[in-house]
Amino acid sequence: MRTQNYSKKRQAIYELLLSTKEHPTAEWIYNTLKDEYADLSLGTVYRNLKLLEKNGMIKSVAVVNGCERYDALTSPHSHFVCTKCSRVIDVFYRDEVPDFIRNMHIDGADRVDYFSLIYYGTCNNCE
Amino acid sequence: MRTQNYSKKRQAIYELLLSTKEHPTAEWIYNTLKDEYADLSLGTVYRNLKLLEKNGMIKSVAVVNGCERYDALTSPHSHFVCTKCSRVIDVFYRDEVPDFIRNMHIDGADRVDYFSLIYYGTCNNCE
DNA sequence: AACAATAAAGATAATAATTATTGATTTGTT
DNA sequence: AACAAATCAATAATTATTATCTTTATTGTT
Repeated sequence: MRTQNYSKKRQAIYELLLSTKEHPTAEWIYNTLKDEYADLSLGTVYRNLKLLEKNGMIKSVAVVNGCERYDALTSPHSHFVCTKCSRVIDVFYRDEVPDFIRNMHIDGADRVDYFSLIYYGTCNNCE
Repeated sequence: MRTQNYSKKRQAIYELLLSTKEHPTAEWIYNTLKDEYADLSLGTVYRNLKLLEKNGMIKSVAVVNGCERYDALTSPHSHFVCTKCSRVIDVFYRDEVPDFIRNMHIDGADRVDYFSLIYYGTCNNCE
C-alpha cells in the first residue's frame, strides 16, 4: 500500500517543521535542508509545502514581508509577529477566547470555517 | 502651503477608498480610476497606497490570494474573507473584544501594537 | 531480484505582484 | 516668470511562487 508521505525529502521537510518553532519560509527550509540533501531544489520545497498543507499536516499561519510562513502545529492557536525582525511566536489563548470570537455575527457571511488572530509588535530580541 | 495630500491622483485614490467597501487591490483601484484619469499608471497607485498607509490614512487589512487589500476605514474592526470569491467584508466587534484580546499574555513579545482578526469562510454570494 | 507503473524530483522557465529608477511634468513659492 | 521640490508615467528590475518537462526514485507485483 502506498502511504501518503513516503518520499525522503517530503518527510524531511515535514520533520523539520515539526522540530522547529521558527514558523519558517520555504527559503529557510531549503537552506536548512540543503546541507543534508545536497540535491534538494527550492521547487521541491514549495511543492511539498503545498501538498502537506492540502493534507492538513501543516498550516500556513501568516504572510510576513510577502513570505508565507508555515507551522506543523495544527492545533488552534494564534501568532505574534515582530514587525522589526519578522519573528513569529506561538500564542496560546485561554479556552474562552475562541468561543467569544466564534459567536461573532458576520453580516454577509454564509459560513465561517476558521479564523486567524495575529498580533503585531516588537519582540524581546528587538528590545 | 503644501498639504500632505495635494495631488489630484492621490486624492482620487484616497477618496475612492473612502467611498467603497470593496477593500480593493492596487489593480482594482487602477482599473476603476483609469477611466477618469487616462494617464494614470499602476506604479502611481502602488506608490500612493504605500504613502497613504504610512500617513495612517489607510490600512492594509489582508493579503488575499497574494494581493494586498486596502481599507480607508481605520477604526478598529476586523474582516471576513470569502475563500471562494476573495470578497472582504467588514466585521465590527463589540468593544469588549479588543480589551479581551489586549489582555492576552504573549511570551516573547515586548510590546503589542495591534492585532488582526480575520475570519475565513463562504460568503452569501457564493451560497 | 527484476520490472513496469507511478510518484517525485531537479532544472529551468514562466507568472504575478510589487518596488525601484529615471527623466519629464506639475505645483507651490519667491 | 523663474526656480526648486514634489509627483508622475514609463519602464526595468525584484522577489516569491508556480508550472513545465525530462529524469530519477519508489513501490507493488511478478
